[in-house]
Amino acid sequence: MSSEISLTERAQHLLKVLVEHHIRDGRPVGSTTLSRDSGLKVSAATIRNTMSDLESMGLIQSPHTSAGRIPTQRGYRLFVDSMVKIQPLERVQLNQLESEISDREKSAGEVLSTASSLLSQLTQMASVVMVPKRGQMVLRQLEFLSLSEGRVLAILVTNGNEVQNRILQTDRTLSESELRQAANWFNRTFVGEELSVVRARLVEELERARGEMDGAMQGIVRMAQQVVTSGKVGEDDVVVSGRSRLMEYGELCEMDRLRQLFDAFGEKRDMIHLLDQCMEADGVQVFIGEESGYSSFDDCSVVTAPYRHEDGVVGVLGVVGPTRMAYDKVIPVVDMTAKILGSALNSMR
Amino acid sequence: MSSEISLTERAQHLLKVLVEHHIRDGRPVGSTTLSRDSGLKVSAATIRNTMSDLESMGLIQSPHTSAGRIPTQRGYRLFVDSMVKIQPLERVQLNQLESEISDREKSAGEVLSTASSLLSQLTQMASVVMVPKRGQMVLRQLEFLSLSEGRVLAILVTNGNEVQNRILQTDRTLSESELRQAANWFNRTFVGEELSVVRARLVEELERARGEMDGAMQGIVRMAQQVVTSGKVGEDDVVVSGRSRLMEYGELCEMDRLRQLFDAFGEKRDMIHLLDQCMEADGVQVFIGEESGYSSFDDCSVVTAPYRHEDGVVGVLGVVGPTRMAYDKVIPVVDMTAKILGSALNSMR
DNA sequence: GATTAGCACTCGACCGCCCGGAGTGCCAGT
DNA sequence: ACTGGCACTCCGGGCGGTCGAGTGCTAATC
Repeated sequence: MSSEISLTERAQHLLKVLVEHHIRDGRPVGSTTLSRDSGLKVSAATIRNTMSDLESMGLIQSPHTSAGRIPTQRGYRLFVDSMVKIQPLERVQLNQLESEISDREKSAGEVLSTASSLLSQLTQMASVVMVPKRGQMVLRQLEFLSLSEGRVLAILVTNGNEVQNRILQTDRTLSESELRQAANWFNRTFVGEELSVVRARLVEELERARGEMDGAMQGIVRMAQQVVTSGKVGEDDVVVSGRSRLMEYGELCEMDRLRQLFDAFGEKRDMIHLLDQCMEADGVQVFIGEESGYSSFDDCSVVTAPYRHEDGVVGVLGVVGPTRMAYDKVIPVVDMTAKILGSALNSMR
Repeated sequence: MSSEISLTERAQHLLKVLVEHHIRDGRPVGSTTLSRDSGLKVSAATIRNTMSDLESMGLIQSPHTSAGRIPTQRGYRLFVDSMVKIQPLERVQLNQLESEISDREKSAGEVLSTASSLLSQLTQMASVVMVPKRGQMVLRQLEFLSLSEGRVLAILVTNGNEVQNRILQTDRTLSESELRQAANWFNRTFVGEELSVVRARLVEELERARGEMDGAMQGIVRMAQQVVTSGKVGEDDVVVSGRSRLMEYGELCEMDRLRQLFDAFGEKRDMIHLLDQCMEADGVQVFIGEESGYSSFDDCSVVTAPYRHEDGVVGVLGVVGPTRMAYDKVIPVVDMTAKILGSALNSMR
C-alpha cells in the first residue's frame, strides 16, 4: 500500500533531524531551522524542495499553510523503524531497575507494581504492567480458616509467593477438623498443578463424587471449586501507574481528550486487549497514534514489551505517552524493565 | 474576629438562595436573578442594597465590577452551618450502599475499597477512605511456608478477615517441622492479641530468651518480630477513588491546579494528616476552601466523617470536590456511608 | 425609614480589523 | 542541481467598538 520505494540520503537525514527537533520542542519545524541544524551545507530553499517531497510521501505535514512541518504518523513510523538511535540506558537507571525489581523480599505482586511505578518514573509517562493470567499459576498450598456462621476463609498460595484469599459461604458450619481434612485432601491431590488444570480436574472429581463418594466429600469438592473459580483467580489484571503525569504534556491538554484517556485506563478492557496483541511479539513494540486501534490513544503512542519466564511469555508491560515522545530513551527503558522483570520472576519460581 | 452579630431575615434568605443558585449553575448571581427567584416581593434595587450589606460582611463578593456576586468562603461556611437543608438519601442509593458494603463475602479490605468507589460514584467526586491503623488489628492466625534458599513466606490472618503476607530472609534454611513448631508457638502465645501488644511482648520475650532459652527459640522470636514489624503492618493507609472525576469541574480546570490536586492525592501525607484531625469529630465535618490548611485544596471542599466500631472510632472517610458542590446531597451520602461501613466492619469482627 | 425607579457608569465577552512574523511555493538565474 | 528573490498565506496579538449584564447612587415615593 505504501510508496516508500526510495528516499534519498538527504531526505532521510532531514526527516530524522526534523522528527528529533519536533520531539524536543514540540513546535512545527521550518526550512530555515532545518538548514541551520541539519549540518547540511545547503540553503533553506533546497530544503524546502526536499520537504515538499517528504510531504507528498505523507511523511510530514504542515498544520496550516505557512507553519513549519510536523511528522505524520507514517513519519514517526519510519523514524522509529529505521532511524531512531537507541540511547544506552543510563547507569543509574539500570541500577535502580535492577535493585528495586530484583528484591528478594518482594512477592510477585509487589515486584509487578514496583516495575510499573519505576517505568512511569523513568519515562515520565503513564505505565501499564499486565499481570500474568492467574490461570497459569501453580498451586503451592491451600489453607482453610473458620469464620463465624458458616463462613470460611480460604487462603491460596501460588508460585510467585502470591497469596490470595477469599471468603466462602458454606451451607453448614464446618468444624476445624473437617476443614483441616478438606485442606489436606486438596493439597495432597493438587499441589504442583496449574490452577487451570485444578479447575478441570475438580469437575471430573465432582462427577465421580456424585456416584461413589459420600456427601461430605461432595461438599469439599464444591468448596474447592468455589476457591479456584473465585473472582480474581483466573482473570487478567493490569497495574497502572503515573496516569497523572500525562497532564504535563501540552498537546494532550484538552480536557475532554485527557478525560477520555483516563477513562481508557479505568476501563482496562481496551487496554488488556491491546496488550494481549503484544504477547507474541519478540521484543519492544511501538504503536504510534491510531495504530493501536483505540481512538482514546489517537494522539498517543504506546511502547510495549513482553516479559518472559524460562518457560515462555508471561505478560506484557508498556508505557503510554504523547506521540511526540523521546523514543530513543523510552524504548530501552521499556526493553530493560521487561528483561529484568522476567528474570526476577524467574528466580522466585 | 467575625461580625455576624445579626443578619436580617431577608439577608439570610437571600444568602441562602444566592448560594443555592450559584451551586446550581456556577455563574455569579445578579440582583435581578435574585429578585426573580427568591420569592420575595421586592425589587432588584432593594436586593442590591442587601447584597451590598452581605458583601461588607464578607459573605459574598463580586469577581469584578458589574458581575453578579458569588459566595466567599465565609459565605459558604455560614450556608453549610445554618441554612443548608440536608436532603434525605435516595432509596436507590441507600440500597446500593447497604448491599454492596455489607456483603458478607468481602474481606475488610474489599469492603473499604467498595465504600470508596461507591462514595465517589454517588457524589461524582473524588473519595478517600482511611484504613484503620493496622496496629489495632487482632491476630487470628499465623502460618509459615518455606520457600527456596532461606526464604520464608509468612501469612498473617487478622480480624476483618484480612490476610497479609510477607517474605522473610532467614540466616539458615529451616525445615518444615521447625516452621510448624514456630508457628504453633506463636499462635499458642499470641492469638487474640492486638498486633501492637504482640510487638511489645515480643521484645520482652527476646530479652528473656537471651538468658534462658536455646538458640533455636531466639531465632523463632526474631522471625516473629520481622513479621509484625514489617512494612505494611502498623501503617496508616488510604484508598482513593475517582480522582479523575475532578476533571469534570470547570472551575478546577487550570492544568497546574489540577495537577497539584492529583499530586496531593499521590503524596497521601497531607491527606492523612487532614483526615487524622477528623477522627475525634462526632459526625460529618466540612472543610471549605482554605480551611483545610492545605493549599492544594484551595478551591475545594472536603467532606469527612469518621466511622466507628462498637469499641470506638476506627477510621475516617470523605470526599473531595469543588467548593461549589451540592452539600445538601453530599453530606448525607458521606454520613450514611460512614455508618454503614462501620456496622459492616462490626459484623465481621 | 424603607422601598423603588431611573440613570450613569464599569467591565467582560465578542467581533472585526490590521499588522508583523514566520514560513511556504514558485521562478528565474547561476 | 542549487540558490536568491519575491509574492502569498496564515496565525497570533493588539486595538477599538459595541453589547449586555450588573452595579451604586440619588431622588422620588409609599
